[in-house]
Amino acid sequence: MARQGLTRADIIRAAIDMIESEGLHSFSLRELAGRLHIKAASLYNHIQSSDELYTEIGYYAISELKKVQLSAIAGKERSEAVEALSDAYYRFGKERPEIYKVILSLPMVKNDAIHKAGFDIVEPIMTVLGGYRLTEEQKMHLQRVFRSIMHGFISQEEAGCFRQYPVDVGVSCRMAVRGFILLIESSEKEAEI
Amino acid sequence: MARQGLTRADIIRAAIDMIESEGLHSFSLRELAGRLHIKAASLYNHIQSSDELYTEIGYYAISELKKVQLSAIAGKERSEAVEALSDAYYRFGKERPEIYKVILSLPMVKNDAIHKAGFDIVEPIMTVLGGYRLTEEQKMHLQRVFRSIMHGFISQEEAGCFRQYPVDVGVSCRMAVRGFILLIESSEKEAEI
DNA sequence: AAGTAAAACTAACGATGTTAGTTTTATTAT
DNA sequence: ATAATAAAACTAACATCGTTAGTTTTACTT
Repeated sequence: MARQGLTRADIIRAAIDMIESEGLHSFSLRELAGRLHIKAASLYNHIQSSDELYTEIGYYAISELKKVQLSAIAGKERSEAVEALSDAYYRFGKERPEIYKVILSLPMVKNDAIHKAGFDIVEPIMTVLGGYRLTEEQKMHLQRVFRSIMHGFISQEEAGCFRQYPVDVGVSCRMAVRGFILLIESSEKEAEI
Repeated sequence: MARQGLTRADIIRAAIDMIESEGLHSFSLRELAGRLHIKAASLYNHIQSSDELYTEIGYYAISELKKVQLSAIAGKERSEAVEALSDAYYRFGKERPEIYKVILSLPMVKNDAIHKAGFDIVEPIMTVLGGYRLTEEQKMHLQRVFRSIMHGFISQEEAGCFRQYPVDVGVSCRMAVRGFILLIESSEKEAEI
């Protein structure tokens, strides 16, 4: 096979495309290699393991999620920002479910740069919470509450766990966000004391 | 190998034990067979596929989760019941993370008896919500909100997504439940109109 | 004691991630 | 222009995985 100057970035990009179009579940290094007209073993000239590849894709997914979140809250404040943020989050999960899944499969236990990615995940919601009069500790907790609600909705709807009743999941999610806003406002009052 | 009268239930039980002690990730039919002093191919005398086995384990997990939830809310009402329910849910996820994971991997798309399992998941929280003056539609939405919060907390903590800040996750979760109770009470007032 | 059906077996297939060792190619240095 | 080097591809193989086909053994029933 004639050398084609394949780069590490090309491989990651191709992997992302494959996962988005054909699903994380059915993704394999051999298929990826086939797509690039290469043998699977040749991939190891560019990556060290499949874990490393998934980690790289996870970084991409996190940065994409952060991007849509930041653009959603631009110029907005307080409850309006919270609603825009959750809308963007929910849409991301619905529109790019396979890429979203990679984020969770990220081995957070690991080392170094994963720390930065962790704060990329947190930054948008922490920015919004910065618009409220809250203590630092309140913000740390509330940020988790927000992410739990959003992730809970996305992953369970994707898994088919919300099929029992015929009511719209988007409506349920907006109701959850309303509850979250109530909680923020209630926390704000506590902080004032 | 002398026949040992191995039954389907024995196999499921052994699989559950293995998954709980050594993790869902490293589980395999060959190891399971080894544990039972059997060749992997012999498992197929009792089960049709690994999918079927996972489904069976999923049923078990759902029934266990339902059990601890029902016993937690026994004799309790309204906010006290909500808190007891979330406590039991959270503890289940923390104490039996591997079994909990199987629930989500359940292919809800599938047919028949999965429907019953779906309602087993929903029953405890719907019972608690029955103690509030809510419309049926409100209950359908609120049940999803509750499950999203709980699943969001359990799965993200398990995945290591909550390591950014050194505050206790249990506290964050109880705060989320407080927000959920605020939401129920606010919905109750809307329903009265 | 003979027959039957369940429960085990052996052997193999195709797919997966991965490693070791080899050849080719493009670029760089002489 | 030619020789050296390092990168990028290759082939071949390994262990593991779920799974199937066909065979033997065992225990119970008649």
